[in-house]
Amino acid sequence: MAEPGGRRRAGDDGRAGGGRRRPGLDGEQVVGAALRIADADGLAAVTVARVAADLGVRAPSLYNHVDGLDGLVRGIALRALGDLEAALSRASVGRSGSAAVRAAADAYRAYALAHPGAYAATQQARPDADPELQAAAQRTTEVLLAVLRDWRLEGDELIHAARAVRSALHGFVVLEADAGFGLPVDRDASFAWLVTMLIGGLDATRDR
Amino acid sequence: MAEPGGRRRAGDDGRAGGGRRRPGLDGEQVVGAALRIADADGLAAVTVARVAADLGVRAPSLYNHVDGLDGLVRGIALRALGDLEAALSRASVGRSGSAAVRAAADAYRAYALAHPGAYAATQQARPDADPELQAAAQRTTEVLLAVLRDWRLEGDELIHAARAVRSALHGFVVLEADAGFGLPVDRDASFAWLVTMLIGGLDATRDR
DNA sequence: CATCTGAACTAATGGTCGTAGTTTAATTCC
DNA sequence: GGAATTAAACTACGACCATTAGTTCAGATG
Repeated sequence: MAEPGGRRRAGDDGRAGGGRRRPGLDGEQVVGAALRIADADGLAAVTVARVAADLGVRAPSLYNHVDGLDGLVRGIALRALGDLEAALSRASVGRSGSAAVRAAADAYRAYALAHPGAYAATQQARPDADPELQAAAQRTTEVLLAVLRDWRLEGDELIHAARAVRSALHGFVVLEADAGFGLPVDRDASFAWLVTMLIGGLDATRDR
Repeated sequence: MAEPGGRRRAGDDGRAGGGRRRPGLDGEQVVGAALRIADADGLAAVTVARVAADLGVRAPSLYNHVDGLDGLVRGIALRALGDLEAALSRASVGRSGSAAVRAAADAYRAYALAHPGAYAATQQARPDADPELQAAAQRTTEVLLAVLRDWRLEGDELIHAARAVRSALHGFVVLEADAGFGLPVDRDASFAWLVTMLIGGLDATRDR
């Protein structure tokens, strides 16, 4: 088997009549396959070989669409940040004050639980010298800043508060994903408590 | 070069007069070398080959002392958790209330900043079916529980509070280590703000 | 139909972890 | 002191992995 030069059909389901010159793979599909693997089997299961196999293609072929393994996790992270931003926006629109914080926090955790591999990719991808990744992270952060509007914080204090909220949410979902909470105590209740504490802390800074 | 069977002296500096049967390596030294590499060049730089090279030994030799790469990061995590617990205890002893929380939080962050690779190992090591690792994590958690004593929380509420504090601290130091804070705002001040928020949140639950 | 672009291929390199089997040094026992 | 035992380090391999170089051919363009 494996005739030399044997051409495989690798993307002939739908969208074959577009303006593209060839019906094969593209970067979107490759990153999509990697994202599915990451969420199903963990980010560590995302290898060039595995993604290629899932797409019915040899490993080197992926380099035509994606910049190696780093490009793969970068692509996952980019998509994850976009989806997370959208989820946060959806949850917080039309709400204000503590209700907005609560809704955004729940959406944040829900995304991380539903897409553990994608969320992990946002940690692993290095934003140094990657403006696109930085911008995506910035957009996500700005949703959190907007959620804090009612506390009327200004300048650095707003940044401090946003960092605090993000740290708390990030820490919780990471510990939860890594099975870091040993005791058999309801995690939903712990998360609600965390959010209540954050809101209490924000209120405390207001009437200080 | 590299005569077959050439014996290397690999641990003849100091402590050669102990009761050990052989002056070669032992698990402590191997994990110690791995820990140094992790803190200096990142946890990803910890490979069996690299640790062996640093010890002046061939890679397979390490398997006499440590259970492969997983054993290496497990060993690092174990030592990190012990050191972290000690640092937290040292910082919080003799203090109470918000002063104790502040001191413990500062010690937590200081450890993570001083030992980024070791701290990362505590995330990567999987505690499933590893009672020793679970116990070490539990001991660290108990210091945090003790720090919260003055808030007189009971039962699940104490667990919720401890998880919240740990999540916040963990999230902050992870984001800080991954260069996750984009904007040029003083990180020390942000951390102090986070701790103030946590204390405010704890107080809010007391007079609720 | 001829040309050309580029997507996928084969082949090869160098890195990783881990195992099997061997050699030999150090210790212990007689 | 010499023999037996223990175990630490070795060489040699195998199975992956990512990545690069060079080749082939399918499909679109003129």
